[in-house]
This record gives sequence, structure tokens and C-alpha cells, in this order.
Amino acid sequence: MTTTFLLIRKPESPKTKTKDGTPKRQKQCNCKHSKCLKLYCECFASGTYCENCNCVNCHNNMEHEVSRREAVEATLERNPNAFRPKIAGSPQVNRAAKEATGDLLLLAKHNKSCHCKKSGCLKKYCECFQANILCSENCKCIDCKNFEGSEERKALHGDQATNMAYIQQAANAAITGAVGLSGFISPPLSKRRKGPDIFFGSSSNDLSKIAHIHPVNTGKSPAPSNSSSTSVARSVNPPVSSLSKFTYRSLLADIIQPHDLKELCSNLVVMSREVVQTYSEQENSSAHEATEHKILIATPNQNRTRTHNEAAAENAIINDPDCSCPDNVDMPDRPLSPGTLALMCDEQDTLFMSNSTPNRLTSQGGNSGSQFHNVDEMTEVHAEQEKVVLTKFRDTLNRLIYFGEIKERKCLSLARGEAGMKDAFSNSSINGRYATTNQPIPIPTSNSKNAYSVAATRIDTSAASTTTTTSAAATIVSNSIGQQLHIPSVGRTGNIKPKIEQHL
DNA sequence: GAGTTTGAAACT
DNA sequence: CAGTTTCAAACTC
Repeated sequence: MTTTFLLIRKPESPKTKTKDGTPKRQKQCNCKHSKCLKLYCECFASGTYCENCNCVNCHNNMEHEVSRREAVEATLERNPNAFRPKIAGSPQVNRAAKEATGDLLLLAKHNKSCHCKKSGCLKKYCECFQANILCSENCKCIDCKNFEGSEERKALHGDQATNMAYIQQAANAAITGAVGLSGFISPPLSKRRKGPDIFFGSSSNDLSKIAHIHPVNTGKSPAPSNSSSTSVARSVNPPVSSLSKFTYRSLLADIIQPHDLKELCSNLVVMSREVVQTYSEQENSSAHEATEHKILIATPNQNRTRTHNEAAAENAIINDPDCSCPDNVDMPDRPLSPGTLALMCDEQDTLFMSNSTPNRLTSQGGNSGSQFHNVDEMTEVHAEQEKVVLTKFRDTLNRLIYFGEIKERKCLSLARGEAGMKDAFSNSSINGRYATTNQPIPIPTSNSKNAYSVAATRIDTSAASTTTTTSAAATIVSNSIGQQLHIPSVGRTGNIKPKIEQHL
């Protein structure tokens, strides 16, 4: 079973802080009858062991790993997505802080939906409300008041909170890394709000569009002026009108196109093959010399061109907590169970193994047969392949993060009405921005983390900066990925090269 | 802190 | 898939 087991940090509640404000680890569950082995249990649902909880007869711990594992499998059997975050793109951390400031996150996507009947979706019984998001057309709630324009919701949060929500969302979108290919798909056109496109990708600079980000009245409830009819008990969610809710789009949604991903994958495969090719040629050369000397011993490890610095760099990557876990902001504080970790790794294993097994190395490398004579050589090639692919993939991700941040800035500047920044980012195209603005734009270079500190923090760039310098294979492929993704490559001088093609 | 309400999860 | 039961969190007093 290769089920991916995505884990989320348990939603924090005010209980996560003690009275004196000292951060407390996490909320403890109080389960009594479920043995903490059902989704009723927040700990179990979040994929973490119970720790310092107040539960009774708890089996969600290492001592009961077997039964726990069975429970996980049973749960996944019922619902393969049971352990996936219910709220995509919604940072469930620091809720208390967000509540304090009222900056709700309204645009994140609820992977499921709520079915509230009595709470009006304005109490924490409602999963949407608890996650700081608006109810969606997927919800089956009755008498929902958790929609944009709701007087009741405004009474709770105030209008200012609504505006702040978008600012926060703009900032959050890049940080959460919600690359919009899977989770944040725009609703079908038939359900979409009519009118000019908003926020991303619009050519308009009119700041008034900020006010349209959340169209008033989503159809879930009549406008306040029609409040007389709201007293009539509504059935399940009325059909969403054309003025449906704004649906979150990733800041990167327009940067990454599906074919870009295909091309990226293709290029990674090509790179991988070229590594094999390079080593094969080296091997042939060595073998030829060996033949001349009538030595039929396979080339030893000394033939490896890998330098000490390369190894150190690799270790740095491996050991770098930020690098090894770029999404650690969403990882539970608690130790993950072996089963959980295993499930998390299944997908990765599958991906890597499918493309990097020795058999594939030889069969796909264009040099079938026995160009590698011993296990050490295979290991070297394997490692080199992995290094090249991961390095380039990391570079690509860094660029994506960087451009997400640029977009984020644009959104923030629009939200704040900063005329200067608005002019700087008047063109929705990233390329256009570079071409038209005189504003200093932080340029990411391999040695300047501060230019895009978030990206550098999440994916270490310095560690790998030495990895491509001595690797022939890496050199071969060093030019391909950024162009394939249509992301301006960044030169050593810090200048951003013109983009070949744009998709905005 | 006890009791009630609520809605998700589990079950039928 | 709909209805019912179980469960634990949220809420009220």
C-alpha cells in the first residue's frame, strides 16, 4: 500500500497557551471510548501520538503500535483521504493569534465540507469556521451565515477583518507553498462569479478591485436588504448563484502550467540518463586503459570525480533541517509514529525507485548491458543521478518560491494601496515587471540568501552551490530546467534573464 | 466543573 | 446513500 499519509499540525485552540501566555505544546485530547484510534481523536486524526493527553485507555502510542497501525489502515480503507488536511492551504497554526487580530483566512479550500444545521457555521462546531474559512458551495450546511457579506459574520469579525483576510491570504499563499495544480482549482466557469477577473492575472490596476475580491452575497443567503426572507428557514444550501465565492488561487497558479511539469519531469529523466552516459564513457575509457595493461579489474572508487566538497555539500543538504523538511511548518511538533513516517515515505520511495533502480540505469541510459561492472560504480552513478536531479529540482523550486514572493508583494501592495509598488508591478507578467519597473527587485543568487530569505530558509541554496561545479553530468544539464519552466534564470551577476515565454 | 449542544465519524 | 448512533469538542451555566 503506497498511500500517502499527509499530516497536519493539530489545529491549535486557545488551549494551546497557558494562562500566562506561555506557549504550550499542543492541545491534549480527552477521549474516553475511542482508544484514540478513531478520527474522533484529534491526535489520531492529525497523525500524531497522544502525548500528555487526558485520554482514557489510549492506544495511540508506541506501546500499541500494532493496533494503532490497524486502526490507521482501517481508517484509510474507509476514507483514503482521512489523514489529509481538511483545509488545504490554511495554516492551522497560530489560530489564536489570528483570532486576536481578526485576520481570518477566507480563501483556503476545504477539502470536504461542513454539514452544520444549528450553529449557523459561526461556531467552532463548524469545521469551516474553525479553520477560518468561508463555507463553500460544497458545504451542505443549513442556515449558513459563514459567507462573505453575512451580517452575522461581520458582527463577529468586523469588516476590517475581511480586508485583512486577503492581505493575510496573499502573504500566506506563497508561504504555505500551495502550488496551485491540485488543491486550488478555480470553480467551474458556470459557477464562477461574472465580471472582471480579480487579484491575480488582471491587467487592471484599479485598487477598487480589492473590494470585489469577495463578492458580496454569495447566494447562500440573501443580501441584508432582503433580510425579511432570511428568517424563513432555508433548506440545505441554496444553489450558488453566478456570484459565487471567490476561490483561492495559488500565487504560482499562473506561473506553473501543466505542460511545464511534464517538461520538467522529462528533463529530469534526460539529465539522469546523461549522468549514466557520462559515467559510461568514463568507464569505457578506464576499461580501455585497463585492457591495454591487461588488467581486467573494474575501476575502483578512486576514479570517482566527486570531491570532498561535493560530499560535504550533500551532507549539508541532508542534514539541513530546513532542507530536509521544507514544509516543516505544517509538521506536527510531536514525534510521528513509524507507521506514519513509513506512509509518508511510500510515495517518495515509489517515485525515486521507479526511476533510479540499477536496471533502469542501464536500460534507459541508452547503453544497455554491462557498462558498470561492480556495485560501487552503480552506487556512484545512482548517487550522482540523484544529486543532479535533486539539485536541479531544488533550484527550480527556489525560483518558484522567489516568483511566488514577487506575486505576493504585488498582492500586498495592491491591498495596501501603495501606489509606488503598484506601478512597479503594474504588469501582471513577471517578465513584464522586470522589464518595466525601476524598483529594486531582490535578486536571488546562489550566494545571496537575503534576497529571498524565505526561499533560502526553506530550501538551502548554499549547500548545493558547490555541487554542480565539479560534476560533469551536472554541467551538462545545468541550463535546462529553468527555461523549461519558463522561469527566468538568474545569472551570477544577479541579473534576471528575459523569460523565453510567459503564461500569465 | 458539570451538563448540554453540536456536528463529524462511525455504523447499520 | 440515508438514517442512526457514537463520540469528543465546543459551549453554557
